[in-house]
Amino acid sequence: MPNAEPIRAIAPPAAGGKNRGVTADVALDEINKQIIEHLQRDGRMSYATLAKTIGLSEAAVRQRVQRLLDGGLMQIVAVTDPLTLGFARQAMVGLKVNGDLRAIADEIAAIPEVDYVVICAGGFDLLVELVCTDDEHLLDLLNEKVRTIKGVAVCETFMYLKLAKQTYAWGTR
Amino acid sequence: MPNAEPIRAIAPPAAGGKNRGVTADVALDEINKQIIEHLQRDGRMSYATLAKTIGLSEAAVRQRVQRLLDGGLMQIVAVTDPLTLGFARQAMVGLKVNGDLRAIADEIAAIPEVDYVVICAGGFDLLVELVCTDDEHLLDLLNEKVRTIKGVAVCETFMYLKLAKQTYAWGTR
DNA sequence: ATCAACTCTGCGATAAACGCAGGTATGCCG
DNA sequence: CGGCATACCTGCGTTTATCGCAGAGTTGAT
Repeated sequence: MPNAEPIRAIAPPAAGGKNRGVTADVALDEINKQIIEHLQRDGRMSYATLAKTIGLSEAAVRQRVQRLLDGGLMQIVAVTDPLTLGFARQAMVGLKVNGDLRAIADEIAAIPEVDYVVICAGGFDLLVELVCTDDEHLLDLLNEKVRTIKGVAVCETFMYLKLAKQTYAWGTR
Repeated sequence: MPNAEPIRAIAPPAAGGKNRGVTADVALDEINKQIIEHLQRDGRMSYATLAKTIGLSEAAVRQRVQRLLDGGLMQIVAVTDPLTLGFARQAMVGLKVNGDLRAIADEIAAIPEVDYVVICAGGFDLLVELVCTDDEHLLDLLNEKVRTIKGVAVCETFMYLKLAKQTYAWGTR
């Protein structure tokens, strides 16, 4: 099992059957969008000030935020840049694969050093971001964990040199 | 100016001269690493419990967190998946460019719809993540804002189909 | 030895979070 | 239509955390 849940809304379609009370079924109304938008800028904003700016009681806002978090629709975390912190060798890996895309994506997602996996259309089927301690570690990972996965046909690595921008406040549209 | 600062540690090398008190010069000792590690899992953890688990006074932890935030070494934000939220058409764009990599990266970083820019080695010089409302928006962006930038030679787009993993708790190594 | 800079602790005043009881609106069904 | 369940909100008293500051301990330079 991966050490962190992917963010997903509503219940996953593949989960089949009734999805009452199983996982997230949180409505994304205007108020929740406003909450998310504010917390995208400051994740530690107090429920009280959040309530004031939105125009709701503190308890209501608290309940909504809790629901968004519990439902896995949003998570509030500290983000850093491992590269400039001097802790990691990062790389994006583009993969072309044969077989079940979802299954392979899940298999790769289970690797702890992988922090980002996206299934996409275009020259690559999968884009995978790796966070390693050094080049040796990266080499190990590619050689032992990634390229050995059944169905992986092409594996192209883009080593990170510098992170130029990283934002999470894209709003809610 | 971009609407969000990139995360960077210490003062940027290009800033030249004395960097006393200008921007971040926060030491990344073991205590700060512990703080970051905890906040990577729960960004709203109280200073009090943080202090208890680390073994420092509440005030000291508060001061350190504030410093990490002010120095831009860490930010605490709500993260969501725009794709499963149904709000956005996301894509990664690989660019090959001629000329000053840093300058072009900054120019692209200034586009609001761009949430991630990384300078890298390999088949692409730049990897850029775009968050759009729909295909029309994406097309507009590529056509008017990205491909028009001087020095952009190749522009390959990977449209996101599904986000399979997204983690920020890679620890501090 | 002295001083400045830095980081920690301790603590009182203030503010926020928590939990719960109760109100209101909506929708379902006999 | 009344009765009832559900979902969401408000108000408020209690508990807990945050804030700001004064002072102590360390380190390093002069």
